[in-house]
Amino acid sequence: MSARGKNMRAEEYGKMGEESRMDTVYDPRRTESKWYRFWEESGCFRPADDGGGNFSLVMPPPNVTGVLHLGHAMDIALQDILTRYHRMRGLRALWVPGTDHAGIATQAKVEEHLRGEGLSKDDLGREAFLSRVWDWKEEHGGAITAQIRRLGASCDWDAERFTLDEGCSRAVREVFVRLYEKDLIYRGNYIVNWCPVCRTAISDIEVEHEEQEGHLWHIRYPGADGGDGITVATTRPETMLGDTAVAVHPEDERYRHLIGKYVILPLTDKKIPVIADEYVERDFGAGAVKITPAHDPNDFEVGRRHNLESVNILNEDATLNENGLAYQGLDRYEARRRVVADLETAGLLVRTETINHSVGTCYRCGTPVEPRVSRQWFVRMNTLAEPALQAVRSGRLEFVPERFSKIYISWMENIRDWCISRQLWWGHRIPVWYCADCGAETCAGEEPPACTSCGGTRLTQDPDVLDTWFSSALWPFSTLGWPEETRRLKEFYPTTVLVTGRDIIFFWVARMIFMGLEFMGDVPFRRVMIHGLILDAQGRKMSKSLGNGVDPLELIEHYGADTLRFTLVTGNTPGNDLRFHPERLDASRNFLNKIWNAARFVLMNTADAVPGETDGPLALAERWILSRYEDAARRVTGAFQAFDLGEACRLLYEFIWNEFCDWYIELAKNPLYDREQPQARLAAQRVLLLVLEGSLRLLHPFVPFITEEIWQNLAKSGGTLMAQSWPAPDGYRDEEAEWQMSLIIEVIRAVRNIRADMNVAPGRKADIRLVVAGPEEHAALEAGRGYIKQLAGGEQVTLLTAPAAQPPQSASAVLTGVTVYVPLKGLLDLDKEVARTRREISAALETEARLEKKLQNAGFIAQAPEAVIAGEREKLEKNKIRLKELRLRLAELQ
RNA sequence: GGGUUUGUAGCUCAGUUGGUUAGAGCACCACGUUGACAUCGUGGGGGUCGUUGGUUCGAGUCCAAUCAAACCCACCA
Repeated sequence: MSARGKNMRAEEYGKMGEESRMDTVYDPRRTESKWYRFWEESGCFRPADDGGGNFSLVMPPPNVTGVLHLGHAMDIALQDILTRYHRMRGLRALWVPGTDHAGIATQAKVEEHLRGEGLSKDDLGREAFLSRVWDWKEEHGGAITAQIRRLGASCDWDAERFTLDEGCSRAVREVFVRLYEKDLIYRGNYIVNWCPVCRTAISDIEVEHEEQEGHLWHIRYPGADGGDGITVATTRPETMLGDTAVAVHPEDERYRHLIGKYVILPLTDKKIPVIADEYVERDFGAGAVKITPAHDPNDFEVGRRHNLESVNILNEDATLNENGLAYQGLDRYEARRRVVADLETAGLLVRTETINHSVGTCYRCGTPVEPRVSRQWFVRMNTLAEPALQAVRSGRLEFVPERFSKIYISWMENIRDWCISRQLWWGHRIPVWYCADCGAETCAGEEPPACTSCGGTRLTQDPDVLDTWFSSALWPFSTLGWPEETRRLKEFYPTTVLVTGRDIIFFWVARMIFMGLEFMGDVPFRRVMIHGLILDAQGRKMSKSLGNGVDPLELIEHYGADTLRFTLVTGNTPGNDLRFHPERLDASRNFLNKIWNAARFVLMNTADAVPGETDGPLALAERWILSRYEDAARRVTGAFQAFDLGEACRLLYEFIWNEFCDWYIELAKNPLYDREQPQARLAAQRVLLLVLEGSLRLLHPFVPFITEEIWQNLAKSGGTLMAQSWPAPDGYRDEEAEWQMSLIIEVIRAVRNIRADMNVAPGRKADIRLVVAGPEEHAALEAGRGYIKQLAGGEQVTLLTAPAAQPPQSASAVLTGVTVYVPLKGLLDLDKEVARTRREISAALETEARLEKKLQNAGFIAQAPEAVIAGEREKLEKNKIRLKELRLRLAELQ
């Protein structure tokens, strides 16, 4: 036959030009883009018109101008596997792709680019700058989606969205207005985390804390009455210029007499009060704290409790402003050095300690953030958090693995208001207008024609934009058409599952949950499948600065997307990080090549097969592989249900390689090559086709390209493998066949072992004699005689009953229920044989002792389940028989 | 300070509700061009399951303590 002749479908599709052949080595480059186009053009990625239910998920939108990294690749692979699986299960599957405008990241990139031209964003002005960003987006925005396609993602590209597109923008404004009207959004002067490099406020979770070595300066603030005053300790001495009090603990005896008195703020001529507040830790530092309400979150709270003035000393770029007095215009660190020096000169620096402390840094640029009071917009979290907690506590929304719900709950319980305004231009502009006449603010979904208070028309819109995560939080419903009540929204919300990395549980998952509950009245997804991060071979995070990142596209070039997918999913346990070892790619590629060649074998040997059922009287090997196939299919399906995709992969690997290829294909050669027995040959052909086909379906979600390519070569039924049903084999389980085959496999291995041990040339046929213990073994080996002969290199295989004369000059292996003899005149190494027999006897004696001890244990007999006890008894019996055989054997050898 | 995860063969990891003699891949050694596959086949060596206690008839598996590594959260200046 020719694989070529079977290749009509591939030939028909498009003008692929070259003929698809089945070479001995699978070449992904030849197939992958072809099949992706085929799927996409034939509409397979859109949900079917009807089906047994709906399945939906939204893709975590990658940065629109970003490039794919391995973490994305794994994330996309997992989602695609789930989508393809559910589609094959007959559900209408919708996977919504999209990209994120990524406010800070994208704006920073464009600004950097502009700097190359010697321009700043302010040179251009807001509108011109934004149009540059849009140009940038158009130019670089296609890369990531093209890369997602390379991976084989079966998402519905017709449903693709962008967080800044018209629909998403409308949803954002609608949500803002509704929250504003419910007083869940407010504006105020509060202390926020300020990044002096990004020049914007960032939210609490955008601050990364890292341990750094720093100093703790102890500074004496002299008493206003000429007394010694009080000594405070600080890690940021320059902020003293904004101090408006010194706080001590109310019950601290050391300082009680100072409470209510004033001290002089050094380097200034200000007098500031000593106040009492329980926030002060008596045991830390000097036990007294300088209070800088404008530049420390705790001090901010203290300041509010005590009605202290708040003095902002910093500009947006962290240089000191006019409140910095003599230090005005200096960078914060330079100001720090000068302040310390001047304090020392003034004799007010008591001492300097070196300490490790945690410093908040900007998650984007790594710059230490500066707490700073400024006017920002916030989302009031308490009322929104409550239902979001309830949904997870009650199990309406499940985390997989479950432990992540704990992390979520503890975060949500301690949540603080969310600072959502950003001093950027690229993003959703805050839909609030201020009236120049009366000062009132108007919040509206569209630009209001006039001030709602005074009717004035001199309105200016708030210059700030929203945190990128604000629009991402709406993703599960904004992408489905909200605020319109679209059909998609009705059919596919709530989504079935969300797949994402554990690093964005707070940033994204939590926020989608409360937004979904608030605006849709239901959770955004029933389940969240959390996966870990990809680490390098040393277990470090992959990062640009370490230069240890691996480019998935390069890997796809070399190995193909299937290999990459398989590598990223096998050995991936839910929720745990995955170390990436490039060698594992070879293992995956080898597996795919194995599948490829198994398929080639089946194709070559089934060209003349008459299609039909496999239900005739089947030989043992056929009964066995069908039984194993059913078992594998069931277990793979079970693993899917548990979201344990790594396990599903492993099961398939083992079944296909160790059972189907290593044993069944070998066993099938017998009937296939024997033209004298057309019935047996046909049965083997049909079983080969059935198991191959079923395996392709089971594998398809993991490795879609190679399975489609093989499927098309099989030219089975019409259409694509994608649209086939998920296998649910039933009625093939056959315990007798499984037991019999396992005995036969044991015998074959024993003979091979002997041959290797005694250096019997591979070409030399052996005379295999089997002494069986009982009728069951006899029946099994009778059925397997041909298999043994074939796979153990037997000249002939003779079955003997127990007491029969033992062949002279033989090597032997004593198994349970059967003793294998291989007469080896001249080749037998008697000493080796004796030594091995002795070793086996002592092992069997140990087993006997262990089993007897166990069975004599009263507790075991009383407590263990019947089945376990019976099992142990049987083992002991078998071991006794085996021991007897071994002893006979030894006696005969000597 | 609180929390989570991990510790099983040289390396990477499986090990489901406690029940044979703890498995696989890679690496290693020996042999092999039998008409799917050398990206392969056959055989082999290699582990007192981090440590110490406890529960149990029975523990890699459950409990406690302890050591080590990684990560997350937290307002001690």
